Amino acid sequence: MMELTRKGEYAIRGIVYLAGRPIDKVCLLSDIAAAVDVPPTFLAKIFQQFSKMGLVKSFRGTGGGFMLGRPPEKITLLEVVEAVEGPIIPNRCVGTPADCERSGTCNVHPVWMRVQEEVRGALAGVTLKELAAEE
Amino acid sequence: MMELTRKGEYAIRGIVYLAGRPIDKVCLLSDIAAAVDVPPTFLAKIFQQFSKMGLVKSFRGTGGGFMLGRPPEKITLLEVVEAVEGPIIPNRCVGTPADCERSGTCNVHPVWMRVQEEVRGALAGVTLKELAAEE
DNA sequence: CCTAAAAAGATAGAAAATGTCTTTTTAGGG
DNA sequence: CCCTAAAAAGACATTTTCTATCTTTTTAGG
Repeated sequence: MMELTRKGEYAIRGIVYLAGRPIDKVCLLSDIAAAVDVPPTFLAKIFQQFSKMGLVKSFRGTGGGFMLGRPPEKITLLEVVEAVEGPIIPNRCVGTPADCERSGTCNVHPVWMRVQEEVRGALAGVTLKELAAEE
Repeated sequence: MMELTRKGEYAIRGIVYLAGRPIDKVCLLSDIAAAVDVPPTFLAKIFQQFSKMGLVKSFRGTGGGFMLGRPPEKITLLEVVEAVEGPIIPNRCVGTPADCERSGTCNVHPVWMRVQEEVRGALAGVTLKELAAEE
């Protein structure tokens, strides 16, 4: 339960790798894919999502590629994960309270709220800078 | 991401309902299913898993049905969820470290460990007694 | 223009989720 | 010893999600 998909894992690998590269140079998608061992076409989709969220900047055409959209200390793991997996929702009723007919009397609801907070907190507390750090 | 499946939700509904019934009486599966609005055949599978884990006791034949396997204050939400969804594993590498080739140097690994702890803790802190309480 | 690279969209196979149906086992009661 | 009630077990079917891949289009440099 609660398992990250391949997509999420690839996304993290890819952007952490990018965060470990010289910050002012564009990286070829094909190079990133090779370095982190992810199918290039799949990683392309992932980086397109990153680009839409502003986590990376993309440049098309000759000499194009990708750069981080912000300094790595300003990007959290939570943002990365949610960019490709969608919001962290341990149970339907947490996302759309209307779904939870029982929400008035449901004793489980607050537990899921709590879980959501804990997970988001843990992921929001880590930045790409920390993740990319060697040592 | 990290969403409980229908199965997990049905499981909780079913066993919480059972925890709210007189503790020494067997409940018909069909009654539980009707009360919590879950397909009876699906709930049957779920309760079979509960039974294997000892969370409920089952009785076959005429007059048969289900009872809680332990007092409701001795059964946690974590047990219920893990009984039907499997262990709480935010990422592959947390479950089987061997899967994580990078585990030696991976800075993400400890984050997933932390997430796992937080989630398990939150769910382990709630019992069926609390969930079944009216009001 | 020609080439390099990302963006966008269509497609496709595999796996998981969500049930359903049938048959089997167990137990009680006449 | 049968008959019926109920859960257990296993096979099957449908839908959705995941995990990609392939093709075409757009953008930009030289």
